[in-house]
Amino acid sequence: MVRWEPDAAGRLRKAAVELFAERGVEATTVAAIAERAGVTERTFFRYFTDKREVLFSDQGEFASRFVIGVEEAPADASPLDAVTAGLRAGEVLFAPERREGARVRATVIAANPGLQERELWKMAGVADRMAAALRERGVAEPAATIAARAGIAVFSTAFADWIADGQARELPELVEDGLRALRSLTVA
Amino acid sequence: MVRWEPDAAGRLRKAAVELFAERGVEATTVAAIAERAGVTERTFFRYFTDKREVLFSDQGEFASRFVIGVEEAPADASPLDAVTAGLRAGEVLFAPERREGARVRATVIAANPGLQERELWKMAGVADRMAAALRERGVAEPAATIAARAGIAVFSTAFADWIADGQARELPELVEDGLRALRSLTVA
DNA sequence: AGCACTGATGTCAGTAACTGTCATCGACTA
DNA sequence: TAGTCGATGACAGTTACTGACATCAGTGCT
Repeated sequence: MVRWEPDAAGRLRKAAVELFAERGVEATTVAAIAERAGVTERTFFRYFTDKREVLFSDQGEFASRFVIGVEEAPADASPLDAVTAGLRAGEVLFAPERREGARVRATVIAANPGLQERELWKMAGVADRMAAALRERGVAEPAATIAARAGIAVFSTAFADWIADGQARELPELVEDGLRALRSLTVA
Repeated sequence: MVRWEPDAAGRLRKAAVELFAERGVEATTVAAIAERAGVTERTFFRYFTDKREVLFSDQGEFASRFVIGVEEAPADASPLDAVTAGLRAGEVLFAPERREGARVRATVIAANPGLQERELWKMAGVADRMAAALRERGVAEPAATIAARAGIAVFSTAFADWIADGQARELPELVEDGLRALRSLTVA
């Protein structure tokens, strides 16, 4: 006999996305999320530091891949090539079948400034870690930070395209487009 | 006989920075800020949408300069040159005598994740407007968005250097460094 | 002078996000 | 079988933020 249903965090995440999409973030109270997940409000805050975090706390995996991709790039790769390796390592998590879910989540975020802030903060954290990995490789500042941030800019832009209405192309291709655009910035 | 002291918003801003620096953001209630400014809490929220905004609501000027700088760049300037013009137009607001104040403000922000989020969100807004200005100039996507974001990355990095301990060089020089690093990303 | 009107502010009650503290009770362990 | 542990509930408290209405010095009009 189990005392509680397992995976309270997962149930809370699911309930939150559903309710945010149904009635909006502001109109959804933490108490309502908790109720749908079958726990109390207090338990929500044991799993997530705040209401917004429920949409982001499962993204550590993809952030780590970005960083590991940079770390494991060939030693003689240029900064931009190392960043590119990071993006390649991360984008594999976004297979075609995940696109629809990503779209729902992005729609929710697009409708709420607070969630946009959190997303930017998370991506900035990834960029910081990538910059640190570049420094480990011997890249000097400010090149390391700028390379990392430019890489994140490319990824974010590609990701937004990927989940845009009527977009048929897949993420790796769109990231390639972005990298091309970044490279051609300095030659045009 | 004036009914109220003038410039309530300014007094609130000043009180907020002081209190945030003295005891931290979390330990400072809006009621305390309002009291030091000689108004009620309700009045605080008439001027600022939320507690964090009090540190950012006077930044519209500098954001606009960035955008206008892009708009007014020579028609034949490359995307990156137009962005560079934007940065040049914006950085003039950060004269040497402003450095100390910027340092205090940055220290406060660095100590509080919520304020970092808001800062990132504001800068993202500037990047969006710069990207729109680039599109006006005929720059296609995703180049416009990536150029704008890379430019903001350069500026933010330079700004952080500018207010770092022991930094003697001035902002324009540091922005130049960043632009050089960005340009050499694609050639190395 | 008298008077309506405006706009910045105060007052007050209410909601909801978050926090600290202690109680509960199946499951595991000695 | 007793004791401990860990996830959860219960509950009170603080504070950010909002809506509705009251106040009243100044302004312009008659």
